[in-house]
Amino acid sequence: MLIGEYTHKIDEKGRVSLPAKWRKEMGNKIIITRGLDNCLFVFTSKEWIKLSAELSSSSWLKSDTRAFNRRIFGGATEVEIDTVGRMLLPEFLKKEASLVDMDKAVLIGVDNRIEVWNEVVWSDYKNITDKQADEIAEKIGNTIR
Amino acid sequence: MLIGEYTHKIDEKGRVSLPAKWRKEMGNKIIITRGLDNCLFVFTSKEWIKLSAELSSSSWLKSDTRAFNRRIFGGATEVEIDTVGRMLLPEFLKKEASLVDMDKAVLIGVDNRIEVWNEVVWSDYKNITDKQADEIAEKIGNTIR
DNA sequence: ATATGAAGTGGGAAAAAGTGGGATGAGAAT
DNA sequence: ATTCTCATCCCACTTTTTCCCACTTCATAT
Repeated sequence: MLIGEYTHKIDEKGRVSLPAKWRKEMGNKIIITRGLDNCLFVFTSKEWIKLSAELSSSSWLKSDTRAFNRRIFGGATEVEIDTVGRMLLPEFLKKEASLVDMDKAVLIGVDNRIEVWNEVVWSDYKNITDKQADEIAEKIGNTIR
Repeated sequence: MLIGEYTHKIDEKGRVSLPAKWRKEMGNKIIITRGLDNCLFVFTSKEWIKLSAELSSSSWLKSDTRAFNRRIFGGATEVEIDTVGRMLLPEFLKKEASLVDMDKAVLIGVDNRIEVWNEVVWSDYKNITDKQADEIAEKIGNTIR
């Protein structure tokens, strides 16, 4: 399970260290794709296969699924982890997550995926959702335990 | 069951001693997460597994659950208890609970979890809720027993 | 009152994680 | 064919984290 929050450097070559704690779980080939809410999603090959199976089960006859699948599949890239545990963010994906010219990225472990965020976008997002956290917690509190 | 209130030092490395009375129950691997009301929650691995299972079954396509899962998973860390019974608070979690630059933390045992509070925030919280305790009891009394 | 032990605190050395940058080789352009 | 550019691989340095040992303080019992 991927959990935690880390702020790592994006070096001049676009490389970002994976937190050591996640390396074993991620293996040495990962899939990076466009995420939701202006971040990138990073999956293990295994999780990606599961996810893409779910997505491809929805009908391409619906324009919504077409758009969504184009986003996810079209944005996906397979990336190798180098010998010291870094992934290379492709330029076009950096654009998707407002990471161009940034020298830092925030990495969030969310269960079965890693999310990559622009530092400012992430802290804004947290501020907004923090205010809603109690409400959401109350809502969810009605359904779990 | 975890009960009681303790004030312990946060040393320069971010370490906090667990009260000896709780050590057996907590085991030597715990999960620390962002809690509610500006404190941290500390769970045993067992409790965490129950909690995270509930959450990971929710859909990543809904923005509410995305936000909540980011909060809980992203705000969580597995921490080992060292040989003398201390846990290490990660910097990013100290920020979440207003514990940066504090040299003390208040530890509260609440049934199945430990809560970690900033001293001042905790005493303010107590003051406010003390006054409301009667009303809150009435309200809760409507739903339990 | 003193001794004994457990709990809590402090800090140094070794190991691991994170970062920077150069060498090598493939492919493109001239 | 030669040169140039870019990406990949590899090595080295720096910082952070982890592990271990030692000291202090508090409580209990003799």
